[in-house]
Amino acid sequence: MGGMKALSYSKGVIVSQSSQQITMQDIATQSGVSLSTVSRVLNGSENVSQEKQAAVMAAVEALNYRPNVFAQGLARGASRTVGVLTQHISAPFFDAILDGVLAGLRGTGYSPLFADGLWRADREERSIQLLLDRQVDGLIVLGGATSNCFLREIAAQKPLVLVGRVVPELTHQSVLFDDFKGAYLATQHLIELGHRQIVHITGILEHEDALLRKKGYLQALEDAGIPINDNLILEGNFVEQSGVLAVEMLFNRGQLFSAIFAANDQMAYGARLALYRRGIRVPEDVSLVGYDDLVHSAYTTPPLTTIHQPAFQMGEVAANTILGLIGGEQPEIAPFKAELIVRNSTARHR
Amino acid sequence: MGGMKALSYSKGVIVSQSSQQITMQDIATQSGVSLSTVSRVLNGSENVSQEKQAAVMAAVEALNYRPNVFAQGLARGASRTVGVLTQHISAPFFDAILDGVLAGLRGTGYSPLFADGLWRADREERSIQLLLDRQVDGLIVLGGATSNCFLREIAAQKPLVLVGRVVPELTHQSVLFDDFKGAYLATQHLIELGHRQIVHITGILEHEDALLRKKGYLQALEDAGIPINDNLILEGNFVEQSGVLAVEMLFNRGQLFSAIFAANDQMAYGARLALYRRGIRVPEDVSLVGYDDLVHSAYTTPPLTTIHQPAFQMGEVAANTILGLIGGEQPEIAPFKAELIVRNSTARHR
DNA sequence: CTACTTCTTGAAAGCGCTTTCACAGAATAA
DNA sequence: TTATTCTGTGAAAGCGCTTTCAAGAAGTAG
Repeated sequence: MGGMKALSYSKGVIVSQSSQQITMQDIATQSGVSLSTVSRVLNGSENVSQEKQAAVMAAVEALNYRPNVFAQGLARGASRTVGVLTQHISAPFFDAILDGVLAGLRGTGYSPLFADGLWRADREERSIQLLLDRQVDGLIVLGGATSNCFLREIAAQKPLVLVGRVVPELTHQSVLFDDFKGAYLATQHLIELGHRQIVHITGILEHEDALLRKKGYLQALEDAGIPINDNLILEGNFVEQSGVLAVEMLFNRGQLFSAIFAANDQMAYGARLALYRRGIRVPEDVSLVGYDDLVHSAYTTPPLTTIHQPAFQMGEVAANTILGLIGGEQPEIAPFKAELIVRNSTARHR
Repeated sequence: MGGMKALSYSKGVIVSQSSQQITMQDIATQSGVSLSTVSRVLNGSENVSQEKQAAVMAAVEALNYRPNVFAQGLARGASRTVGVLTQHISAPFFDAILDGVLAGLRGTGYSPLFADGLWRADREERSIQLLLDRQVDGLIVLGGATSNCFLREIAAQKPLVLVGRVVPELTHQSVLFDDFKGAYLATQHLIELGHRQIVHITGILEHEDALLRKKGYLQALEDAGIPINDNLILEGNFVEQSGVLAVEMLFNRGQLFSAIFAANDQMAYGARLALYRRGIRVPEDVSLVGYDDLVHSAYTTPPLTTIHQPAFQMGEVAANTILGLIGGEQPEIAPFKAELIVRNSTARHR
């Protein structure tokens, strides 16, 4: 029996033509064993005789049986799914992390479920709720604006891994950047090149990372004995346009400067454009440093000096950690360090 | 009854503390009606008296009941989920489309499920199978390398929308770019500026879009009476590095040219870098045109002349179409047209 | 040869929800 | 008044799978 469900073969993938799904019962009758035995060989959960095992596998093959994940999920109470909250599906840096997460999940039997938060606490919480509703077995949250309190509660009921987000009680399950150190390195690099009037275009200062980068910048100046000039610090919002605005502002004010450290590459691109429009050369007239080392930064003119963070690996680590957490292990996350990538947008101050 | 499941309230979102899920049965007993009645009010499927309706809603509220999607999916045979196959989670242009898809799905009760194909037929088919296994109600496929035959089979059993991918029988359910026209426009633009030696860096020529763009380029030349020079046509692979390689190649061969049309922006960036390294100015010495109008292209130095495609809207349309298809409607997709965006990377030939 | 494990197996009880069925009671028609 | 149609409702039967339980077969020990 069971042969009444029409099949068609194509490139090795067999597709059931009738929308009628093939169930375990079908393969049970087809191979002459009980439902439970089929389940056992499929899950390798218990001993099953060689012959029956073979019979079942043959039937599975022949009928191209595919388990119904809903039924499995319902029966098991687990979904083999991990929720991933990103902020914006096309935010370059986060995408690189996502890539790593995908890679880390590949072949583990777990699939990712995405949702985006758009950096807004309410949307983020709604998205997380949505993921939870879909019975994810664990949750990876990239950055974001939700309250620590909310995240703590989530962590209390589900395996949770945070990426680039500091929540005091949850640091052991967080993949962290060293934003302070990175910004320090960037600024220090400019100082070593002889720059004194160093502009900093910050990120959105409500975000922890933007704040830390600013602190790194300030600390580097202080350590070099360079007085802080508030006129050189402009608040941006992490997207290109705010970089051009910042530079425009500087010119409008008649502010002198010889170098710019932008809190991310995208704003550095914007700054670059504003300088270009004014006919100011990089790095001859002004040195420029970004942050994130987006793929694109190696191809700007000139290629951008920036701070590299191993986004892909961080994603992988996040994936591995969440799997470990789901499996009941204690997480153990080695810290990632920021690294200065010197390209051609910085030069000695003349 | 039902009150024994501990709850905690936080910012309006109520989170069950015990991992014990609250089920419909809980709210049924809590509100003193039967399971079926609860289902009815939750789904609004049949008439229920005002009082019971209120009682149920109150209980739902009080216990913060959240339906179990697996149980729902199993019982309904539908998942309220649409699968989205993209090629690479961090491919800029596809991401913009994804963004549109997300926006189109938002608030419809349907959630997206992503998978990536990495432009390889085998991975793509595996990913599609994975989405199918997860019982998606419909499928949106962005580009890709799977056989037409495979896609036709999928279309036969599930609602399917193709984006940027031509399959003869399925054009009515495809969101299409006009690659030919776009490339024609780009090339024509260069010709009008007086260029004659126009390089074309193609995409991967196994891809339909790359082929069409090349055809558009050729046609524009032909229409202008400019002889085709095969030495000016180099095959790239859609990523930055292939753009630099192409230009390097040109120089190594001592090939003369005054303009470059790259089959996408990323390769144009690469070409730009190679020119920069040689000290060749854009657009004074060489004009450069890309394709896709990535966000970034407005911020390159100089800002890149390119072909714009309304990626976001296309994503939205794809989402709406798949929802319509799931609802049994006949799809009706208006064609999108490519548009030339003239920025500063092109100038009159001297 | 009996008594006690150990294997292998099928039956059956859920998992949480939707939906059909049947049945009161109310409303309408005759 | 009686016959007929609605309406609102609960019981119960699945959806396809996992897992517990119990039992027969088989192996080991005394």
